[in-house]
Amino acid sequence: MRLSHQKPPANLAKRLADSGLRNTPQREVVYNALLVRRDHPTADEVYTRVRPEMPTISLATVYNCLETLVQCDLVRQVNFERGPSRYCANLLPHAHFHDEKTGATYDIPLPPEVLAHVRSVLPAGYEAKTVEITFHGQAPIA
Amino acid sequence: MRLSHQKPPANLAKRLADSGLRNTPQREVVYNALLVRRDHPTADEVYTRVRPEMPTISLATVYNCLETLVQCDLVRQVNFERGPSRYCANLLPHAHFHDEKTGATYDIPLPPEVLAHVRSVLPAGYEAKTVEITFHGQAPIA
DNA sequence: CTTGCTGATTGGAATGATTCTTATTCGCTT
DNA sequence: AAGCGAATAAGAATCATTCCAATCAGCAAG
Repeated sequence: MRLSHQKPPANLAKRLADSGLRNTPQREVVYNALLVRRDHPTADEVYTRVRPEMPTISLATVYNCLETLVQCDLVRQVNFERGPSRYCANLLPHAHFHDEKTGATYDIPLPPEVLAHVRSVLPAGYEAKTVEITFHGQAPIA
Repeated sequence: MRLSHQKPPANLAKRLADSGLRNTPQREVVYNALLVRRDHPTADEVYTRVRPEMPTISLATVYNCLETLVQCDLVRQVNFERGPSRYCANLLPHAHFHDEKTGATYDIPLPPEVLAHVRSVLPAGYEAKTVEITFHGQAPIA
């Protein structure tokens, strides 16, 4: 199977349909880019990765597609400080580790009981839809 | 005691000196603004709060002062999504709760054992200098 | 008291990611 | 095949923030 011509998972078409949105080649290509290389690329990086395959796509469309994917819950948007947004196709609960030296981002799986423990700090009445956990420091060299 | 003329805590002068930096009226006024109203203002909000007292201060200086305070560990910089940075004079370990409806931000104290539990998810070799925990949802109406 | 030095402040220009706008094109239903 | 609303493209506009160059303030040495 050639990775560069992977079929987009049925996932995408289904999720779009569920949200009353159309499936388009642009959305497929953008989504695929996130599935193939899971290094938390920026919109601009997605743009340059996708252009060889679809040279007419515009940066604005990449932004639009990414936003759509985020709204369909197929992709997570990740922000560090005020840097450009990064995008992540890992849907399992996870924290992010941001290496301050290299700028690389690593997913750290979050066991449900840790998530529960963190939520337990919320006083009564606070309804959290999402929890975001980010580490900043130095990742192992290996 | 009139709050608007509070003396800046000896804290500031000391921390600045420790970092080899000068204490200036601008830095005092900016720091004080963060101490007096702890609602996580943006740089721009600090600017407008401080101008009545010091009409000649510039926005660039507010940014500079805030950055200095962050580097002296007197102030925490807080970012939500890609919105403007917010600043926080609460130095105790705490998470942030971001109300999606009102945009307000609340500090949630973090017991040390929760922090330890969260850090425990890190695989060997990951050295986290800081952990950031942010909740998004709806805060109590009261 | 003046001169010089260094860091701080100003005001305005520049930057950079993102969003907006408008016209065009596409995909789907009839 | 026609028409509708949604999606795309290209470029302009926005907005927070940073950069830059010129001035200023505080202190030390002469």
